[in-house]
Amino acid sequence: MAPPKLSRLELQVMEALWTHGGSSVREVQETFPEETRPAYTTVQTMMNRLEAKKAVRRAKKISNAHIFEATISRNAAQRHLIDDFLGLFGGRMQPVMAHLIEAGKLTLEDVQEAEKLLNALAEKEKRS
Amino acid sequence: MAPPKLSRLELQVMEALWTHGGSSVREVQETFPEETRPAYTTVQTMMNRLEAKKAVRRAKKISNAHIFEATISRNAAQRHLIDDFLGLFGGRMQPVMAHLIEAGKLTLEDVQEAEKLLNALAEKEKRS
DNA sequence: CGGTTCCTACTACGATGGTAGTAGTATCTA
DNA sequence: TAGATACTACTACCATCGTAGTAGGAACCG
Repeated sequence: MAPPKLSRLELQVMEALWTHGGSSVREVQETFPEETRPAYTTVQTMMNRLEAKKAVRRAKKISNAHIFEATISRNAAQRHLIDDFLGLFGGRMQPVMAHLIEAGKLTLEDVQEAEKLLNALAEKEKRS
Repeated sequence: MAPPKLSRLELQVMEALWTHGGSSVREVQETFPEETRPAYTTVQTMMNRLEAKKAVRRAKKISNAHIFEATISRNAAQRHLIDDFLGLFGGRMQPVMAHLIEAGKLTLEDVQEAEKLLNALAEKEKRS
């Protein structure tokens, strides 16, 4: 299946699950910083919606609480997100890169890291 | 003012205005490929909403048709978009770059271009 | 056992976004 | 000038998202 589209808050919930593994609603809620912590039931709603989207499932029950776990990987979700984003730019990375650099969001290390990755990939290509 | 948040379709409308300059609703509508062209009134709605968000304004009238023009720059809008996007990743570019490369969205030229830009920027820093 | 606490299921509601219809008016054209 | 056409203003509707309340049942504590 194509990973479903996840909203901002849904993503944050998933992030908690990816980082901490199977969690209860309460546990996920507590990963939010107090200042911006949504109500318990808000998180609950999110997790229900995520379940409907098949992004999480109820793995087991501890006492009377359900333990949810992610059924899609962080990688898959992020890939989807990025594609989506790129779509907004007609798939052309160049202006995006430029902005990132001007905004200082991209360091020389980032770029060199990227270059290394690209070279490694090119190597693999050649050998196959 | 901070550039307002623009939705996908709103962005596409803005794109038309940025590319073709002041345009009527009809003209904007016709920039969409036929297969995915929204109804005239859909575009009209978008342009009204953009006006409400102060992203466009009615510049003049030709015959009975309003001519709209962008009041925010493509650059400003894109910057906003990118910041938003980065927020989803907690501002960490590294996984984003990795995905882009694996998905082949980023070529060696893109990266080298970026590096050049970075170097140029670093030079300017030093001199100032 | 009985109160307090915790969790679940269900419902609600306003904002935004995509989509478009309708009615009325202005313009053009034969 | 009358019909056809184009454009505007206004309204509508449904999906998604962020946000949360409420009711009711389960569990734990003293």
